[in-house]
Formats: sequence, structure tokens, C-alpha cells
Amino acid sequence: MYAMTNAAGTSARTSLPMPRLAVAGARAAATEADPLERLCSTVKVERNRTIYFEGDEAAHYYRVRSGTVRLCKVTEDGRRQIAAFLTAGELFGWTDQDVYNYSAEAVTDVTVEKYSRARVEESVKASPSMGRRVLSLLSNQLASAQDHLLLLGRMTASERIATFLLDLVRRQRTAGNGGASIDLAMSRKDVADYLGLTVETVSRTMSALKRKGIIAFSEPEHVELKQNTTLARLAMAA
Amino acid sequence: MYAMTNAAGTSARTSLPMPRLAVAGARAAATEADPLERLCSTVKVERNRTIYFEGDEAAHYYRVRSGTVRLCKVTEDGRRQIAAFLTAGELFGWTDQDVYNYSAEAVTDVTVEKYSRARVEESVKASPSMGRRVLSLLSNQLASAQDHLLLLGRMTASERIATFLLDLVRRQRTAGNGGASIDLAMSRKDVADYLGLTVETVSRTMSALKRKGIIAFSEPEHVELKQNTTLARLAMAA
DNA sequence: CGCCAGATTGATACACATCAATTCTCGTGG
DNA sequence: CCACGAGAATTGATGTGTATCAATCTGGCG
Repeated sequence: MYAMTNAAGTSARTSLPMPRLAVAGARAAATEADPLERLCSTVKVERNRTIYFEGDEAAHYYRVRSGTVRLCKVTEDGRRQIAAFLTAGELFGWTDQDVYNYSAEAVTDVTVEKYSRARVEESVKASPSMGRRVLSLLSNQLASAQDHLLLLGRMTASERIATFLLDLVRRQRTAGNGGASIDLAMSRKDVADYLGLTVETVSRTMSALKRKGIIAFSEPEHVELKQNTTLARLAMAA
Repeated sequence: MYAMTNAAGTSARTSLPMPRLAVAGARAAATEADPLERLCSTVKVERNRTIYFEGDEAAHYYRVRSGTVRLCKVTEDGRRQIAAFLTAGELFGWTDQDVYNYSAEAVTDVTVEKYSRARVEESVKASPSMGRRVLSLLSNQLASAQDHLLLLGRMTASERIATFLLDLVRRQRTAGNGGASIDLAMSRKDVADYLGLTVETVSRTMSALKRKGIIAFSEPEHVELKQNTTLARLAMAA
């Protein structure tokens, strides 16, 4: 199962131990059973189904167990922006507001853990370490979103693609995979809506990178990074 | 030479050799001489001075007391993206990570309250309601960052301007002001870098709105909204 | 085999960037 | 008080990166 393919926020800052932050609480005293585990029910969602809609009452929090989830927003006239792709271990829907700000959809078939918000809040009240974890989560998501702002506001198409691909390997690598090859869980349209481009531009830009020998792919969903450094130079970053 | 911690577009070297005198006073005040408020010290920062740099160790949290602060990031070649403008009462620098993800700069002369991170964390541990507030703050910041993604990724210039102006009135109104008129604390360049446009496009777009009678202004920094509904239609939103 | 959705490639259009003058505002000094 | 300069804002002329419109091409599946 090639689930761990995706990209969420661009995360350049420190080499933080990627996902797992939900599981591997910062504090060492994690001996007791995770209180979260007792609060959740497991739900399967089919590819392209919506998990919740923007504007829905935020009654549940979620964690990805397997597959890829996208957070997105669509305008009346159909323009779509994807804020993040999420994979195993990552939390979503953890808002303080009373409704969700973004819709959550299954990119692939996914399994998610669903937590009653009320219960989680009790549990947070009971154990401060829980609160700490949620806070850490939100802080990371905020940092990713902010990095994404720079990408959408100021980067060229090829910089966006390069950044995206490098993000993917970085996340995949920390997830255990050692090679410089990526399995895209999402379509070109998804990539385009994540990067603020059109499908055509994504396709053209990737073809150009391929022509130059910087990346390689025969099926669209499996990409190999041939010249990591060239790609990194393209991605530029701050 | 040290006036340019902000330097708009002209290839402002974002590197470290920047004078940190904005913080110099504060750094000296590491003695925490304030006997009244044990957690915070008050710091004044001049217009266009940097409060902290992206990448600095995140040792302090902040709150705006007066003036306007911008959170921004600059690329090597001088492209700049502003993630947010903050005004009285708003918190910033509240990250869980060990370094700041974005620089914070004074748009106008500002007064900020500075909190020792370590102390705040103690205090959070002691009173869960504190943690709740920080969480709420981060949650809101995340939501607005995500909304900003849609703007940068999918909106046209006039939609961006309209959205921006409406945001400003909304925030100003909650701050007490009742009229449909706005005082821009920031320059056109700042607006441009917030909206992912160029100064020229911002200027042209606003002139166009003026010509159509949707807004009005004689000095660039004071704008009146004449046709709120037209503007709202332009802003579209989801 | 033929259909269909996704991906790629090509031709052209356009929104915004870029380059280039003014114009406006304000602070400074003669 | 006014000339002066400097930075910000506006306006104009032109360029260009990406969108849009329009064919193919490809692979999976009934």
C-alpha cells in the first residue's frame, strides 16, 4: 500500500521528527496508555469522499491512520485551494472554533480515527500534557501554512513544483523510505490546486524537469528525483 | 544603513548581519526589572525595525499593545511575503518550535509586551485556562492563514484587494470604530507583499475601484468604502 | 474492443509583472 | 517662505508567465 505519498505544508525549519508527534509525546513519561486511544472510533472513507465539510459543526477531531487526506476549500465558481495533504499519524480538524474552516476529503481510500471533541476537551482538562500535544500540533500546522503562503504568493511554477517534490521526499524518507523516489497519491489536479496552478502548468513544468533530466517518471504517479541538488537550487527557499 | 530592516523589494539581504538594536534594549532588559507584571516587559520598537528574525531562537512570546506589526519572510533574492498584520491585543511569536518561522517587524512605531517563554509555559502548566487561550489563539491564526492560502492561490487582484479592505473594516469595527472608513497603517508595498501582488497592481486596482465609485480616498492611507455590497460581491469568498 | 477520465502537448489569450516616467508628500535647510 | 531632494504613489507602455481553449495520447475497465 502506497499511502505515505503526499505533501502537506512545506516545512523547512528544523529537522523535526515528522509525524508521530501525536504518538511520541515530547515528554518522556509516556508509559501509561495513551488516553486518546480510548476516545476514538475508527472509520473508513472511500477515495474522493468527503470526511467533513467546511462550515460543518466541528464536533469531532481526527487522525489519519492510513491513506492520504486533503484539506480544501472551493469557491462558488469552482476554484479550489488545497491547504494540506495529510498522511498516517497526522491530526486534522483540531480547531477551537465551532465550525470547520476547511473541508476534509479522502484522496485515497483512507482509515481515520475519529475523536469526540467533548471527550478530548475533558481529557485535556484532566491532563495538561494532552493540551501540550494539541498545541504542538497546531503550531506545526501554522508554520506549514505560513510557508505555503510564501510559495503561493511569491514563487514561480517551477519553484513550486521543486519545493513540492522535495517536501514529498523529505516526509517520505522520515517515514522510512530511503530512496529518492516518490509515489504520488494525488492527481495532477490535486497538485495544481495545492500549488495554486492549473493542471496544464503542472504537467508542462514536470515535463520540462524531466526533459532536463532533473526528474524522471514513466507513470505520472511515480516520480524519481535524479538531481536532488539542482532541484534544491530551484526550490530556493529562504 | 540600519534603517532598512524592512527594505521592501530592493534585494534586502535577509541574512543575519542585520542590526538587532530593535531588540538590543530588550535583550539588555533580560534582567526583567518589571516588578508589576512578572511575566511581561514592555518594549517600544520604532517603525520598520525588526522585533525578531525568522530563525531566531523562540525565547519570547509577544503581544501588541499599540501600533501595527507585520509577520514576514524574505527570499534570498528579495521577494517578500507578509503572512499577517497584527494590531493591539493580538499575540505573536507563540510557537511550539524552537525557532521563529517568520520575522516580526514594526509597521508603525509599536509597543509590545514581551513574555518569557519559559515562564509562560510554567504558567500554562499551572492554569489550564491559560493553555486554552493560547490554543484558541493558534487555532484562529491557523484559520486565517488558511483563508489567506485561498486568496493567494486562487483570487484575482481585485478580489484580493476587496477581501483585504473588508477584512480591515471588520477588524477595525470590532476595535470600536463604527464607520466604513479605514486608516491604512501600512504602505502600498506592504499591502502588495501581503496580497502577493506588486505595488503597481495594488495601486492600479485601487484606482480602478475609486474610478468606479466603490471606494474613495484622497490620501493613500485613508480609504472610505462607498459601496460595501459591491465590494463584498467582488470579494466573493466561499 | 471501445469508452472515459486523467495526463500531456500545442496554440493563443490575458492578467499581472516589469520597466519607465511623472506626480505627490513631506521633511530639511538655505 | 520656498526651493530642494527623496521616497511613496500613481500612471503609462510593454513584456511575459501562466491560464485558457483545444487536441491528442494513455491506461484502466466494463
